[in-house]
Amino acid sequence: MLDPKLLRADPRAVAENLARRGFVFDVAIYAELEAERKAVQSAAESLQAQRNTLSKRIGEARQQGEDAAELMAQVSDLGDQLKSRQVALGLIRQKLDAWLIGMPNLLDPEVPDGKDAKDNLELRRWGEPADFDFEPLDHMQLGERWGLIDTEQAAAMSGARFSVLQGELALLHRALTQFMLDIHTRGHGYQECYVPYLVNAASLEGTGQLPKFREDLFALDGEEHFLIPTAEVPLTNLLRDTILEASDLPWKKVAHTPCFRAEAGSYGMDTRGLIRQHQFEKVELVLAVRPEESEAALEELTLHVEVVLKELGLPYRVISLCGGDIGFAAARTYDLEVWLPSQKTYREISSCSNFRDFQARRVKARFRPGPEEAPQLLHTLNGSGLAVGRTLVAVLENHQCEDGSVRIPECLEPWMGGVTRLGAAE
RNA sequence: GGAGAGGUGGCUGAGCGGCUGAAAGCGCUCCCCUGCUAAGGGAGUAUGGGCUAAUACCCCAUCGAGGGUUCGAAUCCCUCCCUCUCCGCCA
Repeated sequence: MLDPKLLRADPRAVAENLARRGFVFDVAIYAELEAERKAVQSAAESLQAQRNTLSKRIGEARQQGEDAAELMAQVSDLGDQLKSRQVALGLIRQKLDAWLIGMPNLLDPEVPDGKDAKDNLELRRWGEPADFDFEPLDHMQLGERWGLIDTEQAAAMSGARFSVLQGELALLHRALTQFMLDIHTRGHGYQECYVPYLVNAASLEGTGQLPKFREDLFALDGEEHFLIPTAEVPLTNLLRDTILEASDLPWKKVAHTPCFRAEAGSYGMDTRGLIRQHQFEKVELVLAVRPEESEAALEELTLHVEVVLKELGLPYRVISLCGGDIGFAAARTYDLEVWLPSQKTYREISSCSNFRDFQARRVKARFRPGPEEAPQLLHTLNGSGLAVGRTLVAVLENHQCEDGSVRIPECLEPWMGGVTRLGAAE
């Protein structure tokens, strides 16, 4: 949520900023609503103040055995007026809240201009895509050849966009998550968390998935619960209604969870393979920092994620999302894209964002800068470190050999039970 | 799922229609005293909103959440949520 005070103080600047995302903010209508709110609110509050003092006087009069009938009549009259003002205020508040909750975050000045993915800005590349002297297979061809990946059985029990992994492929999948968790906990200082996979609507509002993106979610129980689309939701909600001490910062959490996405509106896209599934595993990093540190924290977070790709020997690039492509709640986002030989292109494998105080305001996540000082909103950030399914795809495709086997990166050795090569047996 | 008890400030815990934004204790901050330690004395210590140059006043709201009764609700009534105890069920 944006700062309502900023919206009042400088609505034009807000409108200009949001226009870079292609979002239209009607300043005039907002100003009108806001003026109405102000008038009705101060009227209601001064009536309340009057009522409070008169009621207090009734109590005092009673105690001294005086007759309070006249005072009571007065207050009763006030009460009716007050009621109508409060109803009016409630309605205006509702309208303003609905408006506010539907407004995306302000963009950082560094966010590149542009209207879609074509306008994203490449920041850097790492690694050299392998120069195969044979025609590289895609991950499905590799997996199916070994009989270790099966989308037909998954389709039979669940439908499209699900998959079954077996044997050494399932092992590799598990090894990847363990490897990622260990890097971030032992290497980067994140605390591991186990969290609920079912959350309520308020939690999803806190991170920005609701109310606007309901169609991307799987709902249960008549929409009382939703399957999490990312661990960002439960992790960020750990901060709900809390005031951290300065000594608790930076606050760094990591969780490995399944993620569930309806993928509405993506029909026809990536229908083959594991790239776009309704259910996938992800290791997610979430951090909360002091406002003045969030910019640096985004750089650091991105580096933490890059370590995983480097260790796995996967060529990637980092891009800065443009105004038209960046997510609703983010002020700035770096996507990490991994090289996929079968597609001869880079594909998203992680997204690292600075939300500034946008989510913090929604979940009321604050910290106390110093003793005796007033609480202040935190800045939240998160990044995938990484999407496990897509990492599996990237490992298979980038480390394949001419005989159709796949070399397992050395860093996974502790979890692979001696398996150093997939599909080498035949 | 059944029966009962309960949800009050950072914590413990009083209050059960007006004098209570909330006793008392603990904790924390500052000051005083004490040669050190221990003890002691005093002051302060919620959050959000409005107004504002102001993190100064003042005003409004908040005692799990939402409704209701009343001139007035932490206190009475209704609904919901959560916690605890016992029973049942269960990985």
